[in-house]
Amino acid sequence: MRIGELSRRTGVPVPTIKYYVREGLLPPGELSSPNQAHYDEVHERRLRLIRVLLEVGGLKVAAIAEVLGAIDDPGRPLHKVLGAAADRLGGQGVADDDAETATARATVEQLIARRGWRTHESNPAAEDLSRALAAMGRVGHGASTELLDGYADAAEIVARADLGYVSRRVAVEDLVESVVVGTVLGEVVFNAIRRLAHVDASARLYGAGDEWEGSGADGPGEGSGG
Amino acid sequence: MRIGELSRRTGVPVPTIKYYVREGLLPPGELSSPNQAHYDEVHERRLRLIRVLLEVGGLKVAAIAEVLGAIDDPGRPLHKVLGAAADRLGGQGVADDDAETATARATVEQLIARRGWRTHESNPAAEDLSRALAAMGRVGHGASTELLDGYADAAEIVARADLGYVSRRVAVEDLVESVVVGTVLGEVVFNAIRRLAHVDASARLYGAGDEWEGSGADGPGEGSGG
DNA sequence: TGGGAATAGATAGTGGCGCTATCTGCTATC
DNA sequence: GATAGCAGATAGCGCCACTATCTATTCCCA
Repeated sequence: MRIGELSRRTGVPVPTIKYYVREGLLPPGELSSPNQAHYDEVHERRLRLIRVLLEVGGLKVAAIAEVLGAIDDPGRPLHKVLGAAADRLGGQGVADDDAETATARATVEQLIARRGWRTHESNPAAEDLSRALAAMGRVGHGASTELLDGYADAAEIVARADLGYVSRRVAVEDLVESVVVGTVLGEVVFNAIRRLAHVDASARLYGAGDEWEGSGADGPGEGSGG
Repeated sequence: MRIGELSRRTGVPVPTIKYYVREGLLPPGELSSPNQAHYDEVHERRLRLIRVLLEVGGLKVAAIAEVLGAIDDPGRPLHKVLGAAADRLGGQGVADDDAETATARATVEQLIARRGWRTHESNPAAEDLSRALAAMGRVGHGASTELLDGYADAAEIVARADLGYVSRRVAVEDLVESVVVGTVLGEVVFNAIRRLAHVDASARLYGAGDEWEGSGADGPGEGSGG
């Protein structure tokens, strides 16, 4: 197909497709003449993946380029692929080395030891976790051990579910892509489910049909406080 | 204190503080003369909260303004506060009404019914979830019922942990802020823990010390590269 | 009491990012 | 042969989170 049809099928404007090619997200079409190129279903599939990673996953274009490059390179270790995808907290803020950060790092180390998790501290997720915990401490809402252990219990369940999901797709050619989608979109999916569960849990605990009603809430009827 | 000291204490540049005041994130200082204002610990605390929400939570300035406005207005229902915080997926993409979206919506409805969750479909999290599931389907990696149920199990654990965390802070004046911090930063914290658990789970399953090795992985020793 | 430093408030500019518009010369198709 | 579409290149746009600069005023220490 030509670029116009690719655009029509995916809903992505032609200039945007060209932009993605320029940025290395999408391989160029196969040239049949100096100004004619053909695209196939691989391009279409890749383009859909790009859009989903961008719009739903919230990845930046540069991160997507890295991730896709890694998907196409079977020799690359997977943690590098996911490292590129871990963009939300990843490379933006340099960790300030204050007391909170040191405490948080120790907390993370203890958590990993307590769970018996097999991971080295080189894992960037550990650093991200330290940063987030330090931030919570800095605003006076430090996480308790109970909270962390609750999260860890839940995370183990999620990890098992994810592994089961991936192992069920035995098509090896899809494996890496499946892991990426599962990790990036799975995060979004889980976060939404978590918000759903919040509503239910607070409804059960506090009886009200609404959410955790804050101090002085005047009920579900939109009172004076608009 | 004056703005310079506020800046020094928090590490936020003076022009940025002024910008936050302009944007309604931070209340202006108390004027003692036409060009002198005093700031106190409330400002300092608020400023730290803004930065954490921005840098770690990934919220946009406009979303933070809404959230903080709601924190300061005790009459506002809490789900509105959290709605403003649900910015990652929230108001950006209008749901395209294709077949995938319809399927996803039905899946979400079934999930909520299956769990017996007390939530109405007006909950924006449900719509976010539908969108994410539709996206996964669109790229050929649809989520299975098992995966969703696994996520739901985990989400219930997280919700219980969060509720316990909040209920332990009985200081009512902090309650809403605590919920916001717990929801926004808790998400970041959980996602990091999830990534940690992934590494452990795959190490356990596949034996290799590394992560899920992708297609054609030839062992932990970085072989010929595919 | 003088003077450099800091301040409030206003306006304009910056850099990054994800596109989007336009242009040139060419090609497919009817 | 006319019209539409195309590749590749360059420039511009809109949003966002700041950042720089300016004026008039006030602080504060010598």
